[in-house]
Amino acid sequence: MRSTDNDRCRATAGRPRCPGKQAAILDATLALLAQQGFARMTLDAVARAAGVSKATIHLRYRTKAALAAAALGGLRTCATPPPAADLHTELAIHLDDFAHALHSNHGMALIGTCLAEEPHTPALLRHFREHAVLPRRAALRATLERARDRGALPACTDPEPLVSALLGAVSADHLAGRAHTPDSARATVRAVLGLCVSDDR
Amino acid sequence: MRSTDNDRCRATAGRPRCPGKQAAILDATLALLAQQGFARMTLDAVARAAGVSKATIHLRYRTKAALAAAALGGLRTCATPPPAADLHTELAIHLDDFAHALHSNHGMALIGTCLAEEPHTPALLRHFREHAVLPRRAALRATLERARDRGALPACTDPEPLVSALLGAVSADHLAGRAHTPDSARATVRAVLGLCVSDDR
Amino acid sequence: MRSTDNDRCRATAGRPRCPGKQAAILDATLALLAQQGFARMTLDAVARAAGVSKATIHLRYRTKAALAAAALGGLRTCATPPPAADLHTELAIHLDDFAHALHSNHGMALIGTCLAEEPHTPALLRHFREHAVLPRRAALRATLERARDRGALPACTDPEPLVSALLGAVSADHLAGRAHTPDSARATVRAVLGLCVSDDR
Amino acid sequence: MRSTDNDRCRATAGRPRCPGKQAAILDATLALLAQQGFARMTLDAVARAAGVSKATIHLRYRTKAALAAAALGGLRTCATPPPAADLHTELAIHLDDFAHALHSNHGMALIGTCLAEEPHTPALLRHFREHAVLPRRAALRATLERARDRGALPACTDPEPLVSALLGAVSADHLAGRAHTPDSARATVRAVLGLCVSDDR
DNA sequence: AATGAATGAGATTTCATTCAT
DNA sequence: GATGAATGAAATCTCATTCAT
Repeated sequence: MRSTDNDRCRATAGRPRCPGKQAAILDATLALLAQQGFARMTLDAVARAAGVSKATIHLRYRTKAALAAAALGGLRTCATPPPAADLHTELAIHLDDFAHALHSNHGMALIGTCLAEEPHTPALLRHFREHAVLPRRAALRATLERARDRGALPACTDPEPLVSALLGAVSADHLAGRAHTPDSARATVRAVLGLCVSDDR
Repeated sequence: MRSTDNDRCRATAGRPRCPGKQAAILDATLALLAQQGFARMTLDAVARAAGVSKATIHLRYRTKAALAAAALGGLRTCATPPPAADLHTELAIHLDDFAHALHSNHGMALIGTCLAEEPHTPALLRHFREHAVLPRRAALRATLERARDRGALPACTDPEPLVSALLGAVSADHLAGRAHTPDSARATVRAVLGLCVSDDR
Repeated sequence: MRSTDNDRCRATAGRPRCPGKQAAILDATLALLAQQGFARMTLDAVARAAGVSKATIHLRYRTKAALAAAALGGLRTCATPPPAADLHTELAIHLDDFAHALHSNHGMALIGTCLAEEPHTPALLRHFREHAVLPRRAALRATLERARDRGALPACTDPEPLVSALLGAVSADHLAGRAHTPDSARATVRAVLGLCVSDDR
Repeated sequence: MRSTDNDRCRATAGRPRCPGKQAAILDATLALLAQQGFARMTLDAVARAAGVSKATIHLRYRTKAALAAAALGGLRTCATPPPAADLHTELAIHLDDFAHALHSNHGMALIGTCLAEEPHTPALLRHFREHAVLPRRAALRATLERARDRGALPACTDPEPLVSALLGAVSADHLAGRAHTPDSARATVRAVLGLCVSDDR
């Protein structure tokens, strides 16, 4: 009898819950969380967007924080293993996909909310990390490891710092106000992999 | 060397501003902005921390957003040109300094707030970018350009993507929950500069 | 004579409204509006007088202006058709009733608030006009028209200016600091109807 | 050693006050009082409009109420004895002038403010009555008395109720939303004087 | 005298949460 | 389970007034 999140209410007996409402609530929450941030998002707005009453939300999630955490837990970062190609292209596709996620639907603001709320509600960053950050890193790491195993990268390559550098460069560009383009993605890959790494294979 | 008009003439009419209050207000604002985020920061708390009344704050900054923007505008990212050393060490010192800024005083949460508020109050990110992000990037870029000019980096090196990769890696590590250490800084530098770049000079 | 659908079906879902609160809110608003004027009336005072929380008021009326307008809309000027008598007496009763409304419960101050707020919140005067001014005028006009039709007033009499003169005289007296008495009401009627109009019928 | 208003500060010794400022303050006060009402008028706005500082206002008038009362005390209702003509025309000119005063510069709202504030600040209505209401009534009464003395009105005519009816009709029309026109002024006079009073002389 | 600075005391409005059907 | 009603606890911003030159 364990609970994944102790503020998440469980329904066990009695009338079953209207099934579509759960998803509507979480979708609305995620959208508003990104658009307005955690603090500015109101339960009234979530209820309106989801087409339910506020009390219904509280029936499922005891607090606003629990609701937000659950919504982040519902994130599904498509692992999107990019179709094979040479390594540079493969990595650039990864970065383009990441940049797209950042710019569509206020993805960068969503990251910002999780970071901003960390001192107050660390569960947000925890869920975001587990469901969005780490899966994406894993996909990118797998690509790098495959490349290393087939000799396209030096055998001594440690993939984690490379993952951080590649993905971090995209968000650092956003923070600096530098627009992301397919060309900039390739430039990032080139800068990180270094000129000595041959572009083929 | 005397005043052209009248030395006894006060610079401005009326009661002079209580000195130090301006700084106290901005300092308190910045601290609370980082600790609690823009939305959760209250003017009451700022006033209490700064030792002034709320009305005094409003006298100088018409709105909460203006206050926050001014506080961010007061950020002074010390350019900290690290003392000379071999390039890897020089860059690692840069990254350590950046990591220190991120972890002390909730620097990462401060970035998060600016990102989270961007859809609603873009001035925050704008000021943060100008006064914190770009100065740090400039310092790091200067280091890279000096290295390129003395031959420690290939002549064709484009510094901007390298800056993004190096600084971005630090924040990406934080986002992924990877602790920063002096060793991890060196690993990041090694990964980004590549093995082909000699570690000396 | 049964319900078409289902008698057990509640009229509306959710918790039913606490009965009487609506009336308590509007009554308190009207009283405070008259006593203190729109600008000086506070929602706190209304809530206290009505025995509800401020938020409950805001639940029903989005803004203070909407609340005040609704309260004025609830005014019910009893048409008070005075019992038959000779015309002079009938009109004097009208004026006495109007004077009573002006002096009891700060009626004159209520008019003043509506006039004072007109540049800023014209809805107040609009509602007051529709629910208090025009009904009273209509009642008085009806009296005059009946008198004209039975020959107690010349056939060519235009009732509207007479209505304005009769009612206006009462408020003009108040503005001038002249106390209203039954005698002064008769004097007003006599002055307006003129000596040539016989006092009987 | 009497003071006309005990909140009005008197300057007796020391540096004389800048003379033009007094008038600027009172003019600005009167204009804002009419435009916004007493409660909504802010001393900041008065100070800005008058080109002085708030503290300067408080130097002369201890409270906001004293300032408003003083401004109303400065009202000068031009007695405007209308040029001779037949009585109906003479009175209609009076009414037109009054209506003009009501509609220009928010005169009706100014009356409203004085009435609305009467429970809280009776000095406003008192000053307004003395400096605006009574002078106008006196001018109109004089006209009526002259007419009575020359036989254009019955010898037994009591002028006060007529004054109230004539002036009151104009404000009652405003309250009812009836526009004032020169024609409506004549209709009012005709209604009040009655058909039996000949229109000539 | 005149003025800019400073402030205490609110006022309106918002919102997460609980209640009563 | 679902919902509308109700509310306590703020939060931002305003303003008349006083203070220190």
